[in-house]
Amino acid sequence: MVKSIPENTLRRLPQYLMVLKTLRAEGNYYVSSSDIAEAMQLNTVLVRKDLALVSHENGKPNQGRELSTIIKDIEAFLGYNTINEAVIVGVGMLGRALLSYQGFKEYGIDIILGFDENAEHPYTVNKTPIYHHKTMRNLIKRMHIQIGIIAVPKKVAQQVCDELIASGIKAIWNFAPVNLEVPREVYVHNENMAESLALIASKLKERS
Amino acid sequence: MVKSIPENTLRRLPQYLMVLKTLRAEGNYYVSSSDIAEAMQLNTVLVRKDLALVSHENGKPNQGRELSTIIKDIEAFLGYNTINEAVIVGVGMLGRALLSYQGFKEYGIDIILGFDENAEHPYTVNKTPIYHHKTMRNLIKRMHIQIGIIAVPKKVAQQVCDELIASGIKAIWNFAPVNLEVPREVYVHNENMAESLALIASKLKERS
DNA sequence: TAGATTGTTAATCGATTAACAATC
DNA sequence: TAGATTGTTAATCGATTAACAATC
Repeated sequence: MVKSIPENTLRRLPQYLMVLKTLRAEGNYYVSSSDIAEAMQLNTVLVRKDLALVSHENGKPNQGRELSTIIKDIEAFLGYNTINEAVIVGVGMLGRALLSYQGFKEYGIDIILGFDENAEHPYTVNKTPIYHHKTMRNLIKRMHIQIGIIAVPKKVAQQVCDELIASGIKAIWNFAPVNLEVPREVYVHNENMAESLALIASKLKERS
Repeated sequence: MVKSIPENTLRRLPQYLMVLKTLRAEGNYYVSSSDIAEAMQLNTVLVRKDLALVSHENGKPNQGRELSTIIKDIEAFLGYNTINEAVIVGVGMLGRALLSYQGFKEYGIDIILGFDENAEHPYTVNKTPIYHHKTMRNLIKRMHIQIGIIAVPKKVAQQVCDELIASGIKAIWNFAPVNLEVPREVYVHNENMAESLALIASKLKERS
């Protein structure tokens, strides 16, 4: 009974979560689909359908949904309860920023190791140990880590990607501005700054 | 004749650009829609339609498109030639990472100022001057800057957002995990790590 | 000429929205 | 009870894909 969920819904879920948590922090116990729809500028039916997909309890007519229940349901659905272990490759400015970000665990991901080609001697960034590149394949394999974060310059991104896959990595979060070539079974999520900038610039032009 | 372009196409454009530039670097002069489609795992017709939306020259049967022409067309469309000025608010780890990233200008954005509440005395990060928060409104107004980047902790994000809008900012690139409330005419683009993680975790689960 | 590739028209698919009966 | 809100079925809308004639 693993319902396959539309990608757009998946994108909205974390946003629902943010809105719902804000409402809860403001002292509310129940929420209606129109409350959420208004905060997020969405259609109420869309909200109801999305929530129906992830929760097993129905909302109550004339009352809405219990905030804490729906929050728990979304978190469970997104896997925020089962922590996935990840490694990061590349500990430059961006890598450090990601390592310093305290909030990832909250989202079900824990960066337990970092690798960098300049790490002649192991060191730590924000308590995460950083090892030399050359130990990467071995360590990832032994620890059965599934998620790899690529935060290296674009020239070496494909190469790092290949190594990660050879080490058994199943999902890649790519911050390098390149189109990585991977086998079908590996999932790549591009954190593409260029894509964001494209959207921003175009909306700005559109509205002026 | 400002064609309104589907958002999905807009998202794909920077990726086309990456693929096309790689091909050019490999010494190619022409590209066919099937080459691109294969590299990006898309349908060839989709590629042709996307490219048709942004280029004014037609492709040539039995030959494809001239690489340099289509690259130029996409770049022009995405506004990479007209540089937009931006400010960044919050110069912590993330803010520094963004300021250190050399590549933004290439994408038509130039972060010309930063603001931080700890900047008692102005300083620079990677040659960008950082001023104290309190001078923000004044400076942004005088310089007619349109894009604001929010890289502050989530508790103060909404407040910073309000100030940016009061200063005349028209587009916001938000890295804080909150749903910002803004007037309709302001465009917000959320760089939502939680959203990315949601997609990654779910794909990982789906495939196991 | 034959073949590869194009752009376009029509068909399909999926996501969003509208309409509405059910119910706390 | 009346009203607000729900979930569901049908309609709409838009994006993707299939089919195909045109052409270098």
